[in-house]
Amino acid sequence: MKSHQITIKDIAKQLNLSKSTVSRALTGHPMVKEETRKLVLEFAEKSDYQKNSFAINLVTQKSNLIGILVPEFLSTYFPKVIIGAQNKISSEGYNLIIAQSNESYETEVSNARVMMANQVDGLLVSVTKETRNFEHLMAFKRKGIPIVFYNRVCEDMDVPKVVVDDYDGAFRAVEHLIKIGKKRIAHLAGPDNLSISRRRLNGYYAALRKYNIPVDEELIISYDLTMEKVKIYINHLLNLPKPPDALFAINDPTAIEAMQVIKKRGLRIPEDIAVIGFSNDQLSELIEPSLTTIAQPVYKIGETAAELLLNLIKTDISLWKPITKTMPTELVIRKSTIG
Amino acid sequence: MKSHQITIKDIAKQLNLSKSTVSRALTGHPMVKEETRKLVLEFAEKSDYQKNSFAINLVTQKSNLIGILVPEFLSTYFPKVIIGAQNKISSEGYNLIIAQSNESYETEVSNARVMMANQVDGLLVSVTKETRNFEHLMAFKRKGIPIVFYNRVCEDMDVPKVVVDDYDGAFRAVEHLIKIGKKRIAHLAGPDNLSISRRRLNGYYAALRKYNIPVDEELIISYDLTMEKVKIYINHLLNLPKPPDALFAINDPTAIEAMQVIKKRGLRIPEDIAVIGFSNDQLSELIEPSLTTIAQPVYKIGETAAELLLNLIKTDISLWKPITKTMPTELVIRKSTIG
DNA sequence: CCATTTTATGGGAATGTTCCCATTTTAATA
DNA sequence: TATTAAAATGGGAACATTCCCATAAAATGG
Repeated sequence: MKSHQITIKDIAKQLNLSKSTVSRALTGHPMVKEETRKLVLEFAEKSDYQKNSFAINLVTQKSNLIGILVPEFLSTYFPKVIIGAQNKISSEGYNLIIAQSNESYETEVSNARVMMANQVDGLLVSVTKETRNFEHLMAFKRKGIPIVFYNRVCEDMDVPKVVVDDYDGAFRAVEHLIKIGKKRIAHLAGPDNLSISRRRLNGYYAALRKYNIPVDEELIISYDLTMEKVKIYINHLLNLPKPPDALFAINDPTAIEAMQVIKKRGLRIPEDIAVIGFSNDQLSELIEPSLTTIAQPVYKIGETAAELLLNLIKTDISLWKPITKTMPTELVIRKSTIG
Repeated sequence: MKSHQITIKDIAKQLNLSKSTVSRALTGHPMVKEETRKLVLEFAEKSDYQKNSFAINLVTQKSNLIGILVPEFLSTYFPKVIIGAQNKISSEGYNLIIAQSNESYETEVSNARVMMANQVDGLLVSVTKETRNFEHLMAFKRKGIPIVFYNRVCEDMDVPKVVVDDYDGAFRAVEHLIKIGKKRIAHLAGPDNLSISRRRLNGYYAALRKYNIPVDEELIISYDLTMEKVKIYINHLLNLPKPPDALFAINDPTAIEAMQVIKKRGLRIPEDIAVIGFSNDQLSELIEPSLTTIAQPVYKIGETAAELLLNLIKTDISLWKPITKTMPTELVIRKSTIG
């Protein structure tokens, strides 16, 4: 179906050289006469020679491909991580293959297989909210293919991780709510198999403790991050005999969805109930009122994860160290807490 | 660095078979005794055999990889297209590699090279807003690698394309504005190297013509889709002696940005100026007031493009037909036009 | 029970590179 | 000028698979 591609052998024949020499010229090996190199390079250019990566991969046992597993695509979060990672990676001559699992564990497993089959040289992973079993990822480590987790990590695996300081971010979010005079602060938390949920919840507890505000478990709801549920839980909270006067949501989409419900009930934000999110999605400054949130250095996370991975790729497996990089967060105050 | 992978040869030796037979058993060739097949499959499973795609690719001259070039990642549009394409493609055993160019022509060219180097079996393309030269894409066609354009297409290339009915969508958008009583309808248009800009502009003209509204060229501004410019142009429009009473924006981000400016000037939407966008981004129903817009079947676009591409891959090059699929749009009426 | 067909297996070329180990050419040194 | 070192090139194995052709084994038919 495809037309014949010109090969190193063809060039060699034409120029009366051996394929070894041509290969050397093409790959920039020092042991080639300048004259010969020029000849080969010119001919390659002229004849539109394209290296056959299949053959190169086969002999070098490398794909120059790095895989990235993302749980979803529709918030701006993961695309930004990808851009960050891509920048780092491409500057080192690697390419990125992206697979998104749409928050489905099964799809994630299948995507991991695809990455394995394509023999990626390394893998960046953020798991789905459903993922509780990590066998499909351990397989990579066993095979000597390095993995780096970012954002949603598996704490039990001994591999490098890039996370933000969720605990601290949550702490400062809640502290901010307390400082503006709120007393009954609800928390719409994430599923507790995700470590970010747990860390953010702990930050919430810590802030309450520091300011001597009693914890009311009634105000803490863990949910599975599906938007349909938010409405139910927020209504539940607002229907309590003593409803909350503030809400700290696990992430921005949750906060935004919550705000829709709150507004529909005719409550004022932030006077009746202040709202704070997490991540600083693009949306958060466009909605009305704009959303106070905890910003993360999202591009930087992608870059850092990629950097760690590239290091592993270059390092012998016996020297791999499971470093965890924790990135700082920033409180971005907007109208949803300060009217 | 990596531990030794078990190969077909290893299996053959262990089971006292030839590699031909093992290969046949593994690939499901009919000419293998059931007993032998079972033996091989079991052994492969047990020994955690992984096929070496490099070798397979080399001999079959196929990568099973499909590339997709996207100009950006941060609106929900392209991620949705990708999801649509991925669904179609993976169901046929292909994998997707994604490259985003951040609206940079140079990056697009470089990404195209990467795709070529990775020997994708086909390419889905939506060009950047800067792209005027298509040489980097023609190269694929010359090599016999099929291309399908989606959304932002090159009209001069004889390859299949998937577009939406921009003309019709724009027509209905403007018609809607006219029907709610607007007379001075501005159009913030896209750069005229993009055919979607031209088609949408033509739809705008046609609607005005149909309802006998004189065209005022002062109200039509083409711009390069960088958000910083929107502010300038909207302010310019609003400062006109006879300012517009409605705005049809080339896309939702533009419309949303425009609305920020309009609101800041204390004008009411839609009473003083109605606004309509294009694409039905997720944002458009979350902002205040919610944005009337033209919805596109985005997932479907990705699916359709992928389907066309898969067909080309299976078809001899001599039979390739440059079909253009035009998808319908839908007017979604929200608060920014009907208060 | 032998000839013939069908079914199952083996051998080996081919895919396009890289890279090691010769070998040849050129340059440097005595 | 002969000797040695350095630089440049060539030959061929190796990478893991597929697939064609040949051969062997089993089944079928008269």
